[in-house]
Amino acid sequence: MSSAVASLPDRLGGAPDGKRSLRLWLRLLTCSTRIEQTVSQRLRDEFGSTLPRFDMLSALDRTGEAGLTMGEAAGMLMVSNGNVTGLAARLKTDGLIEAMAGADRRVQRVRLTPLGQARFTAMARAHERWIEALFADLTETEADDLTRLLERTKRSLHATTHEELNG
Amino acid sequence: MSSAVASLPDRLGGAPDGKRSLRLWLRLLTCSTRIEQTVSQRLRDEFGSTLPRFDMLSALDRTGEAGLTMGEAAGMLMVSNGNVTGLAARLKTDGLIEAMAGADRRVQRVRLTPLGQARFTAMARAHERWIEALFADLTETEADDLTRLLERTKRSLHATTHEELNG
DNA sequence: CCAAACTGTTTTAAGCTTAAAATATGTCAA
DNA sequence: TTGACATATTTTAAGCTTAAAACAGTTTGG
Repeated sequence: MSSAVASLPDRLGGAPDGKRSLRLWLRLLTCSTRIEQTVSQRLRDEFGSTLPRFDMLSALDRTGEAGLTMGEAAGMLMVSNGNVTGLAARLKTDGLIEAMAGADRRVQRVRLTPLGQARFTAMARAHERWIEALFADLTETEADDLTRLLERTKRSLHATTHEELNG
Repeated sequence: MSSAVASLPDRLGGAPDGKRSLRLWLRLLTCSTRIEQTVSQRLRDEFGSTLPRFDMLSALDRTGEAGLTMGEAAGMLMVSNGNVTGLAARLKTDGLIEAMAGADRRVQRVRLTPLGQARFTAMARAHERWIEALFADLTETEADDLTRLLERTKRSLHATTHEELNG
């Protein structure tokens, strides 16, 4: 194991050091991975779907009739444009989303079909229950504290993270 | 894996537990995804490697001469056995890990080569710096609180999550 | 002994993901 | 007008990931 504690800008008096941060990151990752695996498996078993598909439907559910362009969808899902192309193709094949014609012929805009809306609503209901159950052991105070600290973390990341996806 | 980036209402004063949990989960996921993307990109740019490869080398670094079986590695990395098979094959091709002979011929045990050890040490040093920088805006107290709450969360997940990977 | 059950791993088929290159369309200035 | 640049998306090649089936080696009860 490496034991280097780098010489970083130490402006903040009690900022976490390397080992502490590593430990924090590992915990964060473990929780995230566990939840994703659980949700993924249940979407598969109970709905024959996947997390990326669910995410795409979820994004489209929020924008309703107006739908989303490929680029907008990629931004919301935090994935590459190419990724969304494939995802949309599969959802179209399944009849869950449909293309919309528009003026700019470069732009590919899609929205939920009635079937897609129905399927998503059913999945979203179950999804909310699963997530609630996973966090059930936390008290309300703990959950709120955690949410607040993660918001702080998000802002910390933002300082060092403004890179783009796509090339 | 990935998951939705939802836009829930900002004020959740008397919101039901489901919405609160959903919001918590989305924050957790956003942080996790951001960090993964940042680290992944840097491993790629600066070392021509990937996160799964780094994770595998890291697991092997911890066990030293003794190495790991495919199954042990899969458990540590929280991925399927089949996944580790492919990962190990690529790392072998790169000369970073090597097979070890053993009594039970079903078991495939691997360990770092000197080259693999050297490469991992270099990556680990950089990795630790990156992670430290990403969390740099948190105070020591905040980082400790967050770590503790994530540990509590992990235990909460454990109550509802004892499913197996692999079939 | 030896067949059945068990254990560890690999293979397979499908989907997800990305970066980079390619394609298609739109805009704008000379 | 038109050619250069800009924008939106798709394609491509490679790698990651999983579940399920297949394979290989070990153990065990008769």
